[in-house]
Amino acid sequence: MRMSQLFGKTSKTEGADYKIASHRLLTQAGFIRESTAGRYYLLPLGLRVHDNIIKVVRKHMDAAGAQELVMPTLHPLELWQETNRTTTTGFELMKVADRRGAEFALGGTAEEMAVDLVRKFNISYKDLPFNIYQFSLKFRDEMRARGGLLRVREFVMKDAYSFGTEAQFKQTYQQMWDAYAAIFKELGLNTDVVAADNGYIGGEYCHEFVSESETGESRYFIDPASGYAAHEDVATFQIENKNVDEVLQEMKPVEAKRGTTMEDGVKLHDMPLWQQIKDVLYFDEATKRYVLAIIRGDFDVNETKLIQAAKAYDLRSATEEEIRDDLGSEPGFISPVAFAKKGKKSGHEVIIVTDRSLRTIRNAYGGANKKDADLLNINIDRDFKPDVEADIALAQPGMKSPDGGELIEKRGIEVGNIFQLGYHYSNLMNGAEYTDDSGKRQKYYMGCYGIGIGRTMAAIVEAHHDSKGIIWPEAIAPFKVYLARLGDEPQVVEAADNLYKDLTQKNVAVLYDDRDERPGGKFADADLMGIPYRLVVSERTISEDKFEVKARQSAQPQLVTKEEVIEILAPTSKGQV
RNA sequence: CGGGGUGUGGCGCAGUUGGCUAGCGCGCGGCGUUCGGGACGCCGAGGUCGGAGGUUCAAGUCCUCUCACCCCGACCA
Repeated sequence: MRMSQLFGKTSKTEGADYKIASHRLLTQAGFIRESTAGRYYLLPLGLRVHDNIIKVVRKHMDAAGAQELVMPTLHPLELWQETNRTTTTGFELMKVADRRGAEFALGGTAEEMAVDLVRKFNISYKDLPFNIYQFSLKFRDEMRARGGLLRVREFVMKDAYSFGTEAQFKQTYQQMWDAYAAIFKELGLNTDVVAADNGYIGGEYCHEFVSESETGESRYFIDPASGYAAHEDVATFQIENKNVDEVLQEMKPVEAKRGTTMEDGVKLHDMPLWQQIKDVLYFDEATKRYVLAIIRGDFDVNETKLIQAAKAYDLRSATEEEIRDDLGSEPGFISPVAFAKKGKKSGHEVIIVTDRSLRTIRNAYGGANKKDADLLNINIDRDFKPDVEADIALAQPGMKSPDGGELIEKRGIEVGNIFQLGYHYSNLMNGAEYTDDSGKRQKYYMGCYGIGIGRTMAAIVEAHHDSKGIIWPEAIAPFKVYLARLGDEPQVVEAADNLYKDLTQKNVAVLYDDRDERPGGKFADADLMGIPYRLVVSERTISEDKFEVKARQSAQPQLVTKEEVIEILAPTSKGQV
């Protein structure tokens, strides 16, 4: 490609709104351009990188036995209704109607479509397992797009869906895990694989592939000693027993003129924070129930875990009015002891979820559902009974991992995800069945696997750049070589043109800078665009009948002959004729 | 959706308490001198001041509404 003809320009000035390195660099170097928030033009340079990433992903997916296909972008809305996802997705579903009024969802993920496709065939156990995937534009009406390509409203995702038996699934999941590890390694990303929450996708477990980065939105914990890694949503930790040997004391009400914070309680009673009971009241809009979370005072509630434990969907904090008028308690003085079973006015049911940490303390203290009144010596089972007992605590840095090491907090960009779906979709969708070896109909055991291509591109830039610009790993660079022609003397032009032709004929992707620019500008652009190798042709080099080569990251250029250039950039492997 | 902020040529900005043909730097076009880490001179093109309505003799500047975008939070590949 001749740079004089390349559409898209580099820019010397930085956009003021670009807070994130990848956003700024990709824009400045002419790879992307914003349309509106969260929607981007991929310019020729950007598309080349995007395509290269797709090639790497495809190679490893195919090697893992997955098969590529393409699904429609407009999904019949009935399919989403079949799985109740018109209301429960984490992202806003975008809808369109055709001229007859038939409604479609703009695809944001395609589990229903995959199942619908598969059930159109007569599948036998002999066909299992199989894994189908596509690269396609996904639409998500994100509440807030941000960070350039990191979080957008339209993006290409590789999404794969596996179908098989429960017994087969373990291997499929592992194959995808391994394929992902190989993909991100080839793309130059070091990823941590962390256990995470399935969220609206459904299923029981999943893993995120996270590229460590300060700009990332995922918070997770690792135990370097054991390799334990889990997203903050699901991270668990060991809890030490406190005063479990203490004799149970009689519960007694006391006056408590205090503020409403945990600290106020600690001060008033002069007792440790851990012995206080923390009560947090939520309301689930989906099931119209109150959820009272009870936890040891030195821990915080993890809402994701709470949602799982309470089988809730859409938790919000209860309002002061609800606490007082509907449930007859008092903000800051809530207690599980004799807590209302139902809202007086609303009739909404209350369920009490206690954290396992309550088993590590005795004779706890806390509110009494009345203003300025506390209870001492509260004990689980004797004084109140939980409806659900679970781990609903939020992990914090420094806590003890399940394997005994210390939890270290990290931040990263979630570039890929693998989900176990189990029977989630085959239970919800009719006919998601195959015929087993005894002729009986059986439900599919499924998984799904996503990689955001554009986000991966941004993550690579986040991981590979310096003060001058991007440093693309060779596997995905838009061009392998940047060829600068300095000067326009006929012999320089001829030498540069010839080198460009020769390399191109050997299938080396060359960006030939034939512009009438000064050397400084050309070098700055080459660095900004991050092309792995830089070649220079000038009077100085051709006077010695040589060319200058420099890798993007090395400081020292080398003067070499044309044969050496070709050997470096288009090596002929031994044995090849 | 909640909180904070910004909208003036492609990019970065200035524009005082309302006042004349709306400026500056970069970039862009032409000519000339230059040419190994973003040169210089001269000439030139390019702006419904986000949009609508209002106040006023007069609005980029004041008022109302609205839209877009950015940052922080709830959500994700």
